Amino acid sequence: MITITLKDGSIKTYEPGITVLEVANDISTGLAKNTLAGELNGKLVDVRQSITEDSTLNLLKFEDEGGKHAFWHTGSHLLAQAIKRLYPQVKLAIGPAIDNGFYYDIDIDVIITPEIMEKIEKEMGKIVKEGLALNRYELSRDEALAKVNKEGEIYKAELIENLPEDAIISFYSQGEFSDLCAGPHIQNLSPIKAIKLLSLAGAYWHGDEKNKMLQRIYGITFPKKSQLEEYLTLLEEAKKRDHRKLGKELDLFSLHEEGPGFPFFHPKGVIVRNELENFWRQEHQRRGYQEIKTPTILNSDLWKRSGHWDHYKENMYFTEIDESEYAIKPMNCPGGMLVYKTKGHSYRDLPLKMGELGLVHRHELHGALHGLMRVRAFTQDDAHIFMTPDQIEEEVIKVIDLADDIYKIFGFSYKVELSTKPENSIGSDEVWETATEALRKALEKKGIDYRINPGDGAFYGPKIDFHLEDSLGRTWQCGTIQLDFQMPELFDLNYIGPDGEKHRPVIIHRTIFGSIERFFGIIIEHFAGKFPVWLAPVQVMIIPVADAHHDFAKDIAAELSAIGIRTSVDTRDEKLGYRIRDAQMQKTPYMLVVGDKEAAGGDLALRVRDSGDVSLISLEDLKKKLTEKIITKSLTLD
RNA sequence: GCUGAUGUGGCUCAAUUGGCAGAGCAGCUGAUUUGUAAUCAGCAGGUUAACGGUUCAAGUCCGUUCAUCAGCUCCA
Repeated sequence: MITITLKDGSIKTYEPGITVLEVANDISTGLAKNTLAGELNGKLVDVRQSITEDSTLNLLKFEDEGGKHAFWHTGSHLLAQAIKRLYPQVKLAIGPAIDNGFYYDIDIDVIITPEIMEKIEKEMGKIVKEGLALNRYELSRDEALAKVNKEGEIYKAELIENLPEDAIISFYSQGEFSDLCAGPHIQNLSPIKAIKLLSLAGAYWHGDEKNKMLQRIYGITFPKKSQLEEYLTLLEEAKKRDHRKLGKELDLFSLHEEGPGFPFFHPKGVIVRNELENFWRQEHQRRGYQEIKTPTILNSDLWKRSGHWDHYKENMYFTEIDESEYAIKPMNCPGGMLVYKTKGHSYRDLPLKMGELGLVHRHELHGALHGLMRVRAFTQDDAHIFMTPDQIEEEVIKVIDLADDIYKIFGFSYKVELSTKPENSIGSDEVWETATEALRKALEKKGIDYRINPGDGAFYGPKIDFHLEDSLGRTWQCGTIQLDFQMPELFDLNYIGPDGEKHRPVIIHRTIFGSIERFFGIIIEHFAGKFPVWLAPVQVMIIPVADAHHDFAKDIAAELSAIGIRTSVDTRDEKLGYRIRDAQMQKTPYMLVVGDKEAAGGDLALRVRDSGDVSLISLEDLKKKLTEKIITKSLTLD
């Protein structure tokens, strides 16, 4: 007999070889029905998996990540089955579950149109009605290859050939359809009650642009119709938050054909940017950073020396001055190196922290451009920390803390990644190993969960990245901490140690916002345009009831402006309701309606953006309230 | 860069099978003087992304380029 420890801590004994599903069934038939996959000793497994030794088992439902995963993976098989029924000539590539649904990459001689997608969706519905059960079976490598070759599934054949020697090769079948798949899958197609094919895109086989472009169909399925409706509503909501749309509506920035990827910031957008930058400066000064500015255009020799010429050239813009070649900076570091070298340094100066809000230009592929999130010119909130090797861990931790402090102000959650040595890199493996280990140690010391992103480091060193999420659930890299042993060598940087000898410093390159532009885009979506008071371009809109109250309104505005509150008066000859609506749609945090009562010395009628509530408040109390909200960078208006 | 889609006043969108480019909002002018999410009237605004082609006639069909969107690739 074996013992199985369940999630609630209860322990059950069974014959060895019992399956996950049988365990679920033993507990209750209802649970068995809702069990989509299992987590056996921490590993995601199929419900058909048999258990042969003492184990811990978690039964996963749709509410669990692993359960969703199995459900959607089966969705992708259903999609493939439907396509195969309609177009038997199709060649299937891969069809995984993703965070929100699934996709299948297919190679087919017809161009999939929205009409065809509808047809496929209908076919999927029909197949579900057949109530097919899924079966798992294993084949030897030779048998598997023979099977897929017979079917003409060239992509599957390639997948099998690339599987490791000892891999178990499993297939899942449902009715006439079967697919190479590691699983897990759900038991039966009937729980799929709602199906939606969402979008269509091209995707290279193996993600390599040298390979054939396949057609990728994205879809999602749910056990309940209402869940699909909710999901579609969520997508609509997310679209409303799109920073490109809000940027236009709130008059923050614009993009023009004349400068693809080069955003134009309007007066209101510049206010927000400036607030972000002021906040940044304040937080950095407080932590001993100094600020520098380095030029945008620098001689090519510098870029050759820094390694950018060899490792970053395809992303750089060039120009010529007096017959010499110059480059427009894609990064701030080489300029920072030159500043460091302008004088000698003692170990007593270290760590030396030099920040720079530097405008960099990078040639991004035109298909990659995306609003403010992905541009060709952006301001990095850069800083270089020059330090002794034994200061590394402490300084990395300080940067992690700084990032956390800054993200907290906005109420962001984030994910952390550790990126290791890329192919196109400089420096020895030993140095890379030391640097990567230092970053890992810092993360572990802070107890931060992180994911390894192999081969994604900068060409000069490994990095820790902070990823923030946008309204559509896409994540964007913002902060980054990069450890660099190369630039100090290349630029022959040194400091005089306590021993009176020259030593090599180590550098941390780091950003918190990453790019002011991207961060701006993310906060627009994060707040849905409803900025907290400290960031709002107009903090108070004063709306006089009639012309007779204009002077009084302007007096109040002057009082508020005098203490630094961004105040406007809407003197347009429109009805009150119209101007309130306008201020509301501009997402102005506070509105003051002033008329006879206020002019006669009464309290002010304050309307709050989020609640629409109106309350009376004296001018003095209002000043106090607003000042407090602004200084504390409060996320609420109340 | 690749695959697919899209491109009409500042914005959102109309315009049968090719047949006089139109509306709402925003803007301007006037009337109205308003108490918490849209007052009324008038005016103005377009080489239909650009260039080329087919046609008696092109927003509409064809070609090229550009930009945008969804992905891929890449990345802050």
